[in-house]
Amino acid sequence: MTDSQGLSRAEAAAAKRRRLTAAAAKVLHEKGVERTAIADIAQAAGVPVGNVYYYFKTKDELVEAALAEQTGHLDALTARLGELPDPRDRLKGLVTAWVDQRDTTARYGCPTGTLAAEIDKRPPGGLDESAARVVRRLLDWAADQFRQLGLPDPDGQAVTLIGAYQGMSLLANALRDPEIMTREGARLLDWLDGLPVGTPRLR
Amino acid sequence: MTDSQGLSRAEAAAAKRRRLTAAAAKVLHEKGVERTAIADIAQAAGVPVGNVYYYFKTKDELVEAALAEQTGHLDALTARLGELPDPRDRLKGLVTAWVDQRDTTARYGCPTGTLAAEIDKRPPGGLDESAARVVRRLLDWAADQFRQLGLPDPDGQAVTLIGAYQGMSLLANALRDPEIMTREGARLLDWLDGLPVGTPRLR
Amino acid sequence: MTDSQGLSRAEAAAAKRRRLTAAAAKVLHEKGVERTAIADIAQAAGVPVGNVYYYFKTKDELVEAALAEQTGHLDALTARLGELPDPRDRLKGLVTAWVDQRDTTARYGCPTGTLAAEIDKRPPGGLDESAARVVRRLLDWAADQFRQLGLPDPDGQAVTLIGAYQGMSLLANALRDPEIMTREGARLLDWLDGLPVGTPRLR
Amino acid sequence: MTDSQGLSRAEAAAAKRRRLTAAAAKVLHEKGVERTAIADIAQAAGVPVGNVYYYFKTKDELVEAALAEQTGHLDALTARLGELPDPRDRLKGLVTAWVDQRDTTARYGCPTGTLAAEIDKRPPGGLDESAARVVRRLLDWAADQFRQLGLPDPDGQAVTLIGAYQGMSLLANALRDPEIMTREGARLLDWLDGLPVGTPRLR
DNA sequence: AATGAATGAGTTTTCATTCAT
DNA sequence: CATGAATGAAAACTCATTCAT
Repeated sequence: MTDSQGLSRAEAAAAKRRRLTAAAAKVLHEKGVERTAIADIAQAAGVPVGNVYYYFKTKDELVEAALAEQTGHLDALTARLGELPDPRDRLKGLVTAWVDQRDTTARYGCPTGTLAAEIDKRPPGGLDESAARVVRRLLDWAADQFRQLGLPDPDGQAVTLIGAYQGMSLLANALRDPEIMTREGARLLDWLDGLPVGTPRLR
Repeated sequence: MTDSQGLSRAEAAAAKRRRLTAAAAKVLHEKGVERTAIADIAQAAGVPVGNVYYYFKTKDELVEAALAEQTGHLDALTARLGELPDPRDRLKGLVTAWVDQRDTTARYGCPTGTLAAEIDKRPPGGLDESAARVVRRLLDWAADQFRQLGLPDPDGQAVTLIGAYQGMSLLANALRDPEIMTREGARLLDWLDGLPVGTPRLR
Repeated sequence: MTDSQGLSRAEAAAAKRRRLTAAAAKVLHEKGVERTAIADIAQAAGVPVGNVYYYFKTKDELVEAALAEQTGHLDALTARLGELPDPRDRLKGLVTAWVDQRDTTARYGCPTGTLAAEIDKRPPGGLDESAARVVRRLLDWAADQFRQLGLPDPDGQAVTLIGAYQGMSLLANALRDPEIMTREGARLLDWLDGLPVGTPRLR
Repeated sequence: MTDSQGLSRAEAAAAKRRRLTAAAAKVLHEKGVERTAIADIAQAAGVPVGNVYYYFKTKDELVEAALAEQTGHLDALTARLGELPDPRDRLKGLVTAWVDQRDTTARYGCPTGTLAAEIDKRPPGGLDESAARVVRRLLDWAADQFRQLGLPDPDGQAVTLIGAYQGMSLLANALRDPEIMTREGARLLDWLDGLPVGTPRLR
């Protein structure tokens, strides 16, 4: 059974879910969780309001979907970076990706960071852990690279790196100044370049 | 003319305003701007809701008051630190103060950072600039210290330092782990210690 | 797909909207814009308050709907009068319709006039023009009849006629005396009868 | 006992009351009864809010005071007109006074008419009668002049004249067009001029 | 599965009036 | 008498969620 677009019902449903997820990620980033009405997401996805609840039982589930979307973006990025042979280059590629997003970040903040901060204020219920998970995913990947570089305390280094990103994003956003991303990005690249090579580990 | 507490009418009013401001700062930090109802602040201050509007015409003004309260705290801190003769020690004192707040920060985030992030999502209107101003105040103070140390690019150093604080606060909050504050704080102290002495400037 | 009343979903919604519009027109006329709460209109229409906002986004939109309702009534009346061959008779029919409403008018004033007067005090925003439009519609129709009678200055005559109506309505209302409508109505009929016949124009 | 301005206490109080009355008349005319807060009137009069209630027990009393102020203006005007020997000239002087006010009227409507219309929507309680009284005062004066001209049905003529004024004011206000006042005023003057001289009565 | 409509609790804000000094 | 402050009852509007087809 296919519709006019040649999609089966299940496929159409999946496509709608994806559209809603993408819309949620975008709108929640731009307007914030509390200021976003379900109707906003529905409209951005071109889905009637009532229908949203077929795919997501609560607003929280939409937030969770947005977090999942971010995880997806992150995975895609790290997969691409994974093709680079040198872990240092992979880390530098991450930083470069951040700087490339400077305008969006200066306008709306880091998608993950702002979401995590807002989720923290919501009544508890799974979302906290979901936000933590995305953050941890990023930390873990970075720690992995530092580890492969053979550096001591890779987890600490990861916290430093990701923390620097979150901090510069927040400042860039608060001051509405993308150049903060550029300058701090350059500093991070320098720092990564200057790191000694320990006993590199195989991946 | 004084009441039983020995306060004049005007003094009592000023005290109430201060109570409301303090309550606003506290509750807005803990629950976030959007999840805080005026009634929450009123209750925390022991003031009937309607009366709040005698002191603050809008919710935004309460947010602004909370920002002013933070500026006050910051000024008190920097004043205290200002008594230290060495700018490096002053910066280290700042970091130590951050670490001392680790539990609150891990639970609710940096008061200024979370507020700034939320304000960014609100409809524009003065608040953006107010948030930016508090951030800038902190940046400027830090830059001043770096400058007095005779270091190059004091503004950039300040962004790095304050950014690190914002980032570690966000991570500590997202992961609900105060130890992140401890570890990153230690790293910052090391970093400050390792900074070369340029041509120190007189204050 | 029809419900027990034989109405489709869309028809039921349209019916509800009409019910709300009619209720708005009635209640706003009787209680005035400022003294009418949305809840009053909701109750008069038998609709829960929250639901009103599904049909009308703001109170102003309800006022606008009431104005549209008046335009509708006016159009229906002029359509009926339009079947009379003589423009003079059409104008006299209008006056007679006013007099027929004397009791309501003495109690609540002219629906359009009182609404227009109240709208004038509201913060600007489209409503002023809407009110002016209804007034102009009436003026234009009257001017058209005078023009067809071949009289000079048909616009001026229209202002005189409609002005007389507004004035007598206001006095009847202020003095709570419907007989004012009767007497002034009779005078207007005399005046219309006494108007010379100019060079009648074809419609 | 006099203050620095050389006013006795009673005089000062009376002056304040007058200031409040004048402020009430002005502000209520411009903003309408419902949209005027006591605080607005207090501010316009330069009187602290709490103090208003010493002079006027309720908002309604302020409205009443505004009506009394209008009566005062009317009396002053008719007194001035009373010096003219010919009743016809006195009526024409009244019309001229209306036209002179055309800009204010086009902006805010006839002070008495708009107030009367709003009062009609308020919960009953004396105000209705007060408004009616002002209207009647004007009607009676006009009727008197027509009577002195020896014309039949002076009361009806008065209703026609005052009604015309109320109507043209409402139209001028709704359409925001002062020229309506000018044109209708001219017509009324013509009408008065054309009235036959009956058997003039002595005043 | 899809969808327009319904619901009801919650939030900010305004204001007439009162009160304590 | 004067006055800043207090109070509590509205009122408009929003929205997550549910429901009836």
